[in-house]
Amino acid sequence: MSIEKDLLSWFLLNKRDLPWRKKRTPYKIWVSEIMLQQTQVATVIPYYERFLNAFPNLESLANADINKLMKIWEGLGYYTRVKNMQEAAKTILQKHNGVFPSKKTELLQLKGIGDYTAAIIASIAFKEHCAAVDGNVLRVISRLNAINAPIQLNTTKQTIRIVAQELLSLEHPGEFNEAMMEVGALICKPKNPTCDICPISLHCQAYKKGLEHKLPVKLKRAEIPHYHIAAGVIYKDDFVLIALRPANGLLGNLWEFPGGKQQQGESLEDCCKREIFEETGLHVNVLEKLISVKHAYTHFKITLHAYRCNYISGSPEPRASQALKWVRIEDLTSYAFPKANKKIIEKLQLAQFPTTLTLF
DNA sequence: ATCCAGGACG
DNA sequence: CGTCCTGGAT
Repeated sequence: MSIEKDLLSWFLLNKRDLPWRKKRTPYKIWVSEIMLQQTQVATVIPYYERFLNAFPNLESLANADINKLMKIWEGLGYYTRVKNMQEAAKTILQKHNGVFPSKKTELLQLKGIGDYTAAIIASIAFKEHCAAVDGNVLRVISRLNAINAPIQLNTTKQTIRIVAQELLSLEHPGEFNEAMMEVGALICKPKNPTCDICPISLHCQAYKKGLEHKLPVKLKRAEIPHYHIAAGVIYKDDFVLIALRPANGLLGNLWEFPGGKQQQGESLEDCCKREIFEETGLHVNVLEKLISVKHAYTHFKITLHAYRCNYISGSPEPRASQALKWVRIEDLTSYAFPKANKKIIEKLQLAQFPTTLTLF
């Protein structure tokens, strides 16, 4: 039997029942694929449902308020994805008369759509004959052909893309692409691949040679730096101050408590006071530490130390942010924050309970 | 605690 | 080629 037949018949019986595999439209496929970039299926599912409820079509997405968009995306990570989606939605409305582009080359012109996403949309929604190569497919094919070159290298990826395009089913390109990824997700996993139940193990060079645990070859990552960040929860009566981060760059368009990196030889308290003045122009007293939160990004990790502060003087000027705002603790949930900041907020809201309870 | 998985873009 | 995030496995 051919790889194509083995793969497609397996897929028919074994594919997962996922929300974005029901009544498909180009718009919904697009939404799911953007969310699934660098993000696991289980994480995406609740976001997918909420997003489609809030923004059921291109018009609602194109016209959405950015803060509402960010709130829906809050916690999903890689926040430029949703900003790019809104731009792409506007482009489709303005340059394609609101009709979703059907060619891979057109899709590639849209913000946030790269080679993989263009190929998967074109092949599923419009049956274009193009292979969609994501991380799963890179791994599956590196084993299938026993490719013994580091998977991160562009030359290796190019080789694999060519193989993927040659393997691709003529009649069912979309299903074939999905089936390859499904095998990668369910069977041909990074660790402990279950070759005994793999539909294409008889075609697999790595399996034949007993190399399935050695492939794909990976280069080791460089060491990443660790920073300590001090942030202030600045109280003024019943309000605390939050800052809206710049639209571009790390955690763009998300809110946070003002703060920043600790410098050489500086105490965390001094750092907190300094950063608050630099970013807001406010003078504060730094009181007790509320919580320390560890968080790892791709190319560095942080420990975020949150301090309770008291407002002394000055009027807030957004010197390093788009905006500053005094809000009540109970209203913090209306704003989109990064994960590390959410943990501070949880702590604050827990701390509210005892004061409330003493009223009884 | 540490490592790993997962696409697009300037 | 460095920058973007979080969750899950080990």
